[in-house]
Amino acid sequence: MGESMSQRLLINMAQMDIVRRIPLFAGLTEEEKDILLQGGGIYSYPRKKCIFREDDPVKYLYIVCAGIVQEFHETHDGHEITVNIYKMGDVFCTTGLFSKDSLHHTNTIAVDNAYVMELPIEKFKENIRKYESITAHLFSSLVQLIVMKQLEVEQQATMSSTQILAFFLRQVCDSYGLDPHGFTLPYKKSLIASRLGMELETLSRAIPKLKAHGIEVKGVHVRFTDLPVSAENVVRLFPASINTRKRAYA
Amino acid sequence: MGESMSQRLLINMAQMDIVRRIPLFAGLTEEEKDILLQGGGIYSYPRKKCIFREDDPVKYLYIVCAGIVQEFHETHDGHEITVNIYKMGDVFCTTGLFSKDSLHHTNTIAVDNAYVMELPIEKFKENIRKYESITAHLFSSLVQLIVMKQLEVEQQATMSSTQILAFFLRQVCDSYGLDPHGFTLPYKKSLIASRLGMELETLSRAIPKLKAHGIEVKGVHVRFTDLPVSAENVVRLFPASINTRKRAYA
DNA sequence: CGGAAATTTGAGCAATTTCAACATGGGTGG
DNA sequence: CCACCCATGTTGAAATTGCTCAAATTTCCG
Repeated sequence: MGESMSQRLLINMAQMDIVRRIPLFAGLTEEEKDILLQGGGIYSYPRKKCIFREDDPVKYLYIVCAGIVQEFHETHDGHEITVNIYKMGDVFCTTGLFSKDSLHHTNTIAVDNAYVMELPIEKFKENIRKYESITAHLFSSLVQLIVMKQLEVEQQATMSSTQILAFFLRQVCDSYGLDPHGFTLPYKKSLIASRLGMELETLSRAIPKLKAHGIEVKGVHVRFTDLPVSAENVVRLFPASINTRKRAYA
Repeated sequence: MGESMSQRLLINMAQMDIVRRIPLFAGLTEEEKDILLQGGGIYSYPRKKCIFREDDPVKYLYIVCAGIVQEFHETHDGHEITVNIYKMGDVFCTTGLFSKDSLHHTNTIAVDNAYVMELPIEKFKENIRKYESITAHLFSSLVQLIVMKQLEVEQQATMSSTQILAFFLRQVCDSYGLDPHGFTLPYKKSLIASRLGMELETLSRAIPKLKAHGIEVKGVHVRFTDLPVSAENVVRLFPASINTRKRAYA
């Protein structure tokens, strides 16, 4: 429980830059950001290292500076289900900020070597009050989460595993800003399966069926074959906008 | 689109009382509540009457004063999936308060004859800034929603329809404050099925299997047969507390 | 190159959906 | 008061889909 000694406090300018550019801080001056970041540090988490565990007290708000972070649950029967996957620039544990019991409800680990900024939660909560725009950003990011989770519920209830996978791949391509004409999967397939609530075998069998949905997957390489021929191949599925839903059923 | 003339503005003291006692307003003085309720009115919605539709602009925040309200999606293939069911004292469209596009993403109708208070959203948003405790309550209610939705995702992925139904019934009994030794279902079974993302037939077939989970259902009558013999039969599953999750897998 | 981890493939099984027929039941008009 | 009707729920049987377990491959790394 708690942090081990193996973490190192890092101060890396590039990583600080990323933190300062997250949507949560949009509209703030650099000075205001300084205040919000007071007491925060960037830590290195090696592959598989635990960041926090279920039932640990919530101490920090986290911002991914580099690498991939997995948030998951372990169910009674040893099944592991991935709640969320975070990448550079993502903020996590925003719900922890306002949870009644101030305990974590999930486990979180680094998938690969990751750098994570940790902001002490109490100080951050104090500061929030001073900056109204942060409150607004927090509200809308929570609403985004709700909309996405609802979409997930509906997809599980109404779509086949192949359709769910197809949607996920388009979303990944978009949110990472990858080239839809060909890119490499940023996650292991087993992680994707866990994220989508299906078995690895099911995912594996879904892959060949993706061709019918305009997606070709070979190993870790993905290519969308149904892209508009127009000059703009910017097929942006912006996170959880109303268009996300529309496109999910397109 | 918009409200038809058939709605009547009502002012009913008992209903006003309910509104004033919702958790969202906890900790406010009566005068402060007066200010927040300015411009709001209680409207009557007959059975099946639409309250708002997907893609309508968000104009109000809603509080159920009486009756039952269903929030749902219609998928491409004509499938209807219920996002949420609201009862007296529930607030809905809180996500609409902060959605980027300020459009509704769902449809909402009265299940039975319902009375709903509507608070103009702009005025409410202005007022929010003045009352810090409202902000805090709003945050925690959004977090609750996220936790519940995540639980839903996990249940769909890991539990059988019988288990899901069993959990739902205990939750209903609890949140309505009904007698676990015997109560009447507050919803039609088809609504429950839609809420749980299963077919009516599946629900129907799950009912006999509930006996193995300590629940007896005959028609619309429900009885829990595994209640603790202690004097306290208050089996409270408080909404979305950490215990809700624990109990879901008990 | 060897071994462990990750993925794919196969076969059988279990759960849910689908389609269709049948029961129930409450309310209405005669 | 009763017959009838429409909405609701139940039941049956076949078809799908995803899961489980097991074995065969492939990939990744040291």
